[in-house]
Amino acid sequence: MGDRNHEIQALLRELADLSILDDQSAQSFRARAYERALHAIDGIQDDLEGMSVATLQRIGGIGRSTAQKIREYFDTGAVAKLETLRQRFPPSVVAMSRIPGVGPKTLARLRSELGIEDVEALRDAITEGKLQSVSGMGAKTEARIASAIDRLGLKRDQRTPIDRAMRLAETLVNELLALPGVQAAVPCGSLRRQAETVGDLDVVVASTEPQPIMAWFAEHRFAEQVIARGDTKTTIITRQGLQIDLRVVAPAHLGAATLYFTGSKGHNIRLRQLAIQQGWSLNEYALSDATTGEVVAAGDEASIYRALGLEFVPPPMREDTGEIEAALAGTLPGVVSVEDLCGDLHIHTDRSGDARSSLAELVAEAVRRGYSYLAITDHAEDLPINGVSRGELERQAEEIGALQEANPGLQLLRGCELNIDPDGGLDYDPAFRSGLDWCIAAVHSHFDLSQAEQTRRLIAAISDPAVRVIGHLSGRIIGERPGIEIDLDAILDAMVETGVALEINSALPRLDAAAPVLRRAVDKGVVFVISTDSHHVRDMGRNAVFGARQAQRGWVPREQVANTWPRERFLGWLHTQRRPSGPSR
DNA sequence: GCCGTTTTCGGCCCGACTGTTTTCAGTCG
Repeated sequence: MGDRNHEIQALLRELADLSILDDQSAQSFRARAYERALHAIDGIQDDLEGMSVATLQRIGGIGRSTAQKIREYFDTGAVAKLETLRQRFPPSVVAMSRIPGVGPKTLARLRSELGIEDVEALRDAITEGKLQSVSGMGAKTEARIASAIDRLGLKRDQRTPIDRAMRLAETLVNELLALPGVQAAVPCGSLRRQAETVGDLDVVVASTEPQPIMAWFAEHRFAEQVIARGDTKTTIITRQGLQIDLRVVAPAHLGAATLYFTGSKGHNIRLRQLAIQQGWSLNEYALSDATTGEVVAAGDEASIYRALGLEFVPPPMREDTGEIEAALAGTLPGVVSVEDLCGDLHIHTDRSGDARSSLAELVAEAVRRGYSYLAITDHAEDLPINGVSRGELERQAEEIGALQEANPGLQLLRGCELNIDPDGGLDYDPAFRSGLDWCIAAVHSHFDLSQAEQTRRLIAAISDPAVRVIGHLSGRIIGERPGIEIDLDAILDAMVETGVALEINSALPRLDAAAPVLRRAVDKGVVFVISTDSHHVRDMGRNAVFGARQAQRGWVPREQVANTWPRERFLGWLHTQRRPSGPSR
């Protein structure tokens, strides 16, 4: 997608936000129309800049008015409507609107009745007790806003990387499941959709006795502050500033509740619109008849999708990026589930300096999981501290041989994770690495080269005949390190040409390649592998789940994932992988 | 602002929690 399309999306985002303030309603239909248009552009590959008003209008969700604004922006560099809104809502006022508890109506009254135009003035007015003079605003409201302003100073609006949020959610869910009367506890929201970062945590609990659970949660050690405390819903904020919503529903409503709280918001709205077309209504309790109230479906998500005439949509795909249309048409890709995985192709033994489990433990876990193949891929020698020498790999080969004899049902592959140096060079020497069964090549250093240099470097690695797969393509660490800049199409084309696979790295700090990259790679016909990059035996099972979800998020068809193939097919592919077209040099 | 096997006008997803309100508006997700 052209960079200028992103400019239009930013412009529509601002139009939507300011329209909410202007219309004094979060339900502003104008704002929602801008948001829909913004979303529609996600699916557009071509540059909007070259499109006429008429062409733009053919995009669903973009009408005459928005089409003209887009054209106006490209032709004049500005949009008059937006400039007017910016005049009316200068940055200091927009900042005030971001205070939790200050909605569009409160904002308007603060301005019109007290003349407050920025956060500082609001703070002063609270100190002087002026807010209570506004009708409808009392002491509690004043205190709430004061507390919210204090929290703003702590940068509470930062999103939490999925790795940290998931650990927190797992802890909480385990504790909840141990409580009496809790029949299920499901982390929902963007965490369940496996977004890279989450704004807050939504946990749904099935129980007929909500009161003790609410009381337990409000007193939880994670609760730095209790924001809301109701009969079935309690909201806390942790010391790190993460908001957690806990919602208790009756077990019979669990499906509707998890569907509702998993979102995304856009996906839910589409589902409810489909429900209305049937004369039904969908809420967090049930899909039911709008007039009689008779329940159509409620207990599990699958039955609700079925009733609405849709294929089941896995949570990671629920982003309103075409999945509703595909599910209606029955053309969703047959995606991977964790049970489909027949092997793991990226694991580290304790020979790697940063890993902890022995080869024997990892092999035993692979057997326990029923895998048909397993690649042993320690770090190669050029990686400082963590890398493994040629001699160590040779000693490991003997151990692998012995374990192979003892476990004939599991095909062991001798491999390693090669480092791609800035010029595209790789560890060891060509003959040695070509003697291995399975070489991953991945970037572990020099993250700040230019796009051209990174692209050249990767394509050089892809062209090496020993390389079977590119590991964690971007090298990103979510929330810590951005990925490298690459010419994605050029790299994917090289992978298709050589038969080199693209790894879906399942470790939560990475989730690499990212979902949009995967969708692009699917279209190109790239072969994928889902790998756990385990550094401890317990990662093998845990990460595999995340890897399958990441593949779902990227709409990757099962058929295109090599490690869903049974042993004979996989090994056959391995033998011919680099032969049809061969390396390009 | 968008849209149309009911519609070119009149709709546009749904409910919990809070506070101040004596019956509901505002905010949030």
